[in-house]
Amino acid sequence: MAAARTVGGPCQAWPEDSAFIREVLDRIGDKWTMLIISTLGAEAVRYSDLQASIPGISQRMLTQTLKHLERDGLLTRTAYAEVPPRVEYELTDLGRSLLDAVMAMAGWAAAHHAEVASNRAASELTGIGRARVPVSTPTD
Amino acid sequence: MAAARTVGGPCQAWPEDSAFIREVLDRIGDKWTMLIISTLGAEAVRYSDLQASIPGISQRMLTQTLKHLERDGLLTRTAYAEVPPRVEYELTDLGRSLLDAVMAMAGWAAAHHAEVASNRAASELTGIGRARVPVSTPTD
DNA sequence: CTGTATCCCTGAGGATACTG
DNA sequence: CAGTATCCTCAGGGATACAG
Repeated sequence: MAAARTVGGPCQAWPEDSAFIREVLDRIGDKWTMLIISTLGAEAVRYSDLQASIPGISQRMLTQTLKHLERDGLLTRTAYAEVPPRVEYELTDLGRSLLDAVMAMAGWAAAHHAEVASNRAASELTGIGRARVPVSTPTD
Repeated sequence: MAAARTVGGPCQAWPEDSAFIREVLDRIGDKWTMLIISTLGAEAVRYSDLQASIPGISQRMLTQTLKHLERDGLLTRTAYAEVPPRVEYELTDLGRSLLDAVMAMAGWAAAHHAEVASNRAASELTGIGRARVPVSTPTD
């Protein structure tokens, strides 16, 4: 279902369904969700491995994002009452279904990130898409 | 090429390619990018129509996001020197390729948002995924 | 109509310290 | 090991006013 009605007729995107996009954005659009989902993949991964696999994530963010994902039924948390505490996280079927879309995103990124970078560099030269770069000294 | 490339046995995610995910996240993970891309669809849309189609977006954010997308070569900006100024934005091929992934995300959201909401509601009752919600039941 | 420039505020999220 | 609790920064982004 990846290839929706892309090109063809006057198929502008969904009119009012944009709320769905907003929802999924609020859910997976944060800094770490997609990363965690893709890192989880199909395996059960424990907390520390997760932390090690995602460089730069803080415990706070890892825990928080995991809780959000668990709350939404995208993954399950399994705590083993052992001497060295072990907790494993694993995607649910629902989570795995999202993994597909995430992988599509990641696939796009892997396939086109160079092109994007190239375009951006070219734009710098032509001065196309410069946002608000302070060209002159701001009013001091 | 949308699928993974370094997938060997199980479909655990990409080891070091997570940088790509971070990149695409930084690009489309902001509040409005996916919305603009999906709203653009396959048609050329003018600024005011874009603004009308995306409730809640400010001119600042619309302009800024459009510039970012233009800079990255995801869309083109065409200004018509007419009496009432008209500017149209249209996805490039690159942008349309991303549109596929965005639609996949949106499709997932449309298909599962109810399930997610249901899970979340259930978690509230079982007390599963409560992050730091100021719960008003201290006496448990 | 299509932006640009400012002010300002909220909250995502990093750093750090502590607990079971 | 697997979190929890606090503090604090910084930048995303809304509101508003102005300009071409």
